[in-house]
Amino acid sequence: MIPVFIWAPEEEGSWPPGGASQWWLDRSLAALNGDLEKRGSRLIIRRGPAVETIRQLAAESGASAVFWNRRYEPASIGRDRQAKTTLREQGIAAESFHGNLLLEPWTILNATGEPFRIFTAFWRACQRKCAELSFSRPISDDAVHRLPPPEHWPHTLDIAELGLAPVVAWDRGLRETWEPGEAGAMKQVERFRNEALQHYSEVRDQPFAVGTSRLSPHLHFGEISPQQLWRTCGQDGGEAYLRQICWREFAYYLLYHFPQSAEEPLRREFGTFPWKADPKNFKAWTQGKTGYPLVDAGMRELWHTGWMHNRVRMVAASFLVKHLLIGWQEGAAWFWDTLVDADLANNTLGWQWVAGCGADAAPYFRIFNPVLQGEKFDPSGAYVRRWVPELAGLANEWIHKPWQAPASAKVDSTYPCPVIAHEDARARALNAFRSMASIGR
DNA sequence: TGAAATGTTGGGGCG
DNA sequence: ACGCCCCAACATTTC
Repeated sequence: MIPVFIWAPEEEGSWPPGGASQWWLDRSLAALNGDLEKRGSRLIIRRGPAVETIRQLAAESGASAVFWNRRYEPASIGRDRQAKTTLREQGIAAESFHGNLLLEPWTILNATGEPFRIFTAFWRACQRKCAELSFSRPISDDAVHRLPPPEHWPHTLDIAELGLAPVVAWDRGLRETWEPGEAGAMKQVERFRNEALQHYSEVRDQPFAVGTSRLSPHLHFGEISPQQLWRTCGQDGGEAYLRQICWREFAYYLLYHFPQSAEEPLRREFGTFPWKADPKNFKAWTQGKTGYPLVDAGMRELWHTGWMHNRVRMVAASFLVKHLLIGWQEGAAWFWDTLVDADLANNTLGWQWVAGCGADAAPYFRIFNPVLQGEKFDPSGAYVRRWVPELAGLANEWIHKPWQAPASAKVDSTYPCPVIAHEDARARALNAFRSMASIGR
């Protein structure tokens, strides 16, 4: 048996893995190779093109079969199909498997045979179907104590030759925050199940608490499967978490059924929306210098750790789209490059949801108030103080609206004033979005 | 998986 | 005792 990884970023359409993803992949491959070596095996690494490379490798090693887990991104589907055809033409068995999702997207449709567009309806269908299926346990560690090596190991690249690791050392925060690989995923699951799952529905929205699973990058890279989580996280209060897992399913489901949605708004009338070109404010947003503490804390957490708490993602994304009127695709591209959990399906759903142009999306008039969101979900200001040190000395009363603080308050003068007043931005957004509401629906 | 504006209710102060 | 006003608290509606 020869475990293989082929690096072919140019085959990912418009979405080759970004900087943070490449950082994770570098570490994850190293971890996987280490795990395999403990079992008398190792990972063989090649550079794409993927189909030709796997055909070549199968031929030179005399393989009789090639197996892999299916992927669902538009660019991956065609490649999977082509790989099967090519290998089978050579007399090599080729099979792909269902490992990255709970349910295959083509197996769930509504009563009229159409894809669901409303999450709650989709969620109910998932619950029904998953209850019927009852996922089996993964093969135990003991059972794969040793993997049979081939007679001759084929040539392999060194992981470093893929050039995934940062050239300049910008990754300190990522290294301090994450442990890529299956062992890291299992630790995170244990931590989540022991410390957070029970109070998940109350704590998951508090960005300073470690109340969420923090499994998104592990899920994205296949270091843990949603089926494992479904089996082990459903009990006492875990249903709220399974619901979040199904948001991930819904994202893949929508991208499968609407493959254009990574690039284009699902609701056509948004195609002509007059988004602003505003490089100055876009830069302020990326750097966490909008003057709104919760937004800035989130954007800085993202830059430092490659991750942002989900509640803050919604607020920060909403700020870009609704306060600044900058197109969701620009935000999606920034997240794509900076998130270690950058995932085409999830990123697309999240941004289309925020912009109001996706399936079951936020209505145009739902505009987060970054001050109120801060006061509601970070009442102690601990999250803001952690990521915006300029405000660390500020009292709770002003921590989410430092521009209103009295002159005597301790605000570092380098912290910017709001790039736009909330009331003005809200009025402007309502005007701009209102016309969208009447069309379509 | 909002927020703001507007409407309603009911207790208490007061003439 | 009664009506009136005020306004917080809650509910509804509108964006």
